[in-house]
Amino acid sequence: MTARASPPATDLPQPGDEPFNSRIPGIDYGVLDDLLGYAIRRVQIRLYEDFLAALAPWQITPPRFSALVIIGRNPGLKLTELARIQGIARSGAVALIDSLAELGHVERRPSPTDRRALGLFLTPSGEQSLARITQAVKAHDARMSAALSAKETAELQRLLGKLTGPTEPVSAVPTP
Amino acid sequence: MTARASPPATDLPQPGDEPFNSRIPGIDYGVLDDLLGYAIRRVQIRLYEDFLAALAPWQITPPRFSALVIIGRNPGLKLTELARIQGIARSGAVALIDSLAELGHVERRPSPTDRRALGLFLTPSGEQSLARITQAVKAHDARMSAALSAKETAELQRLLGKLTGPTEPVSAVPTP
DNA sequence: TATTGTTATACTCTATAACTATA
DNA sequence: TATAGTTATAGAGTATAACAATA
Repeated sequence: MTARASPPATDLPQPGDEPFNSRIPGIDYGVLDDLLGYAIRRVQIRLYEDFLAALAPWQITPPRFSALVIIGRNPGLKLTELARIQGIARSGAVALIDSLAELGHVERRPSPTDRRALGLFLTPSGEQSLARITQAVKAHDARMSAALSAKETAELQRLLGKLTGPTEPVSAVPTP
Repeated sequence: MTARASPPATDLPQPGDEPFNSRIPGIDYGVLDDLLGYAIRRVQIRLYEDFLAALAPWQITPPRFSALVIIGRNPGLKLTELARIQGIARSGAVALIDSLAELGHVERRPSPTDRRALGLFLTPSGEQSLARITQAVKAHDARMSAALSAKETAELQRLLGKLTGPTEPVSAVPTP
């Protein structure tokens, strides 16, 4: 067998990769620069990348973290309820809970009132891990909004909150 | 073959489904309510859902729309450059351009200076379609921010813009 | 030796649909 | 007849890795 003289010609993203640049110099983004949706997407990509990097030691992804917090604050939650809260199918919630159970953070206990159902609970070690994980997530979140003053951060939260209120669905869709 | 007496017992999301409710009454979201990341995610889910519904007649998704706008404003762009701008692998860009070419919106032309490369261009009908598609996207975007005044929308754009500036990467990752 | 577009392949995430045991 | 959890399966979307043509 021959020793390889040079590293293989890999594709774009490398392990220790630089973060995604959502504003390449020299590129005209046109109307995208005016759309709220694209601004949100730019922020979301950056948040997601940093979250994964910061929480990698715990093997925690955003949906896993959300599930842990929600189970912790609403013990005994049914899997179907968790799926509805997270906006995913029940089959996806099963996989999510499976992964958190393998990590030792969550356990299923039979419901005392409904023999079909299971209640979801944090394990004792899951509670402890969640405390540390939450600290890491808070540090990540603070780092992401470091460019904003406390007042600006509060204002941003207020404006984003107004956007998630109930709105009318798409009424009349024009035909192409 | 027997006629089916009742509709099949389908799972959660139905065709004419109600939009995802990111704040279920009676559920304690704990620290999630304080995190910028979760606020962004709530908004992003709503934006994505409405975008898909509003643009379905054109079979346009967010990445397809971004690609159309960027190609339209930067004609002759190479596929590798588009991939870098969108933050996706080159293989993904090939599939993206394939779909836009099938829709008749984009064409590949050989580069006059580099016989390996292709320049990406909107077709004449692609230009016309993009004009109408852009109107639909703008209407969607305006509907999403209808709860905000013009002043608030501008402030939101300003604050989001500050969040996408360059930041230091994750420096020292704590061990679990 | 590196780059461009492409293809092959796999992995993740999501969904739909069916199954079982209960209600 | 409907619901809770599960499983099987398939479709997007993403990635890595290799390839031929060209630089």
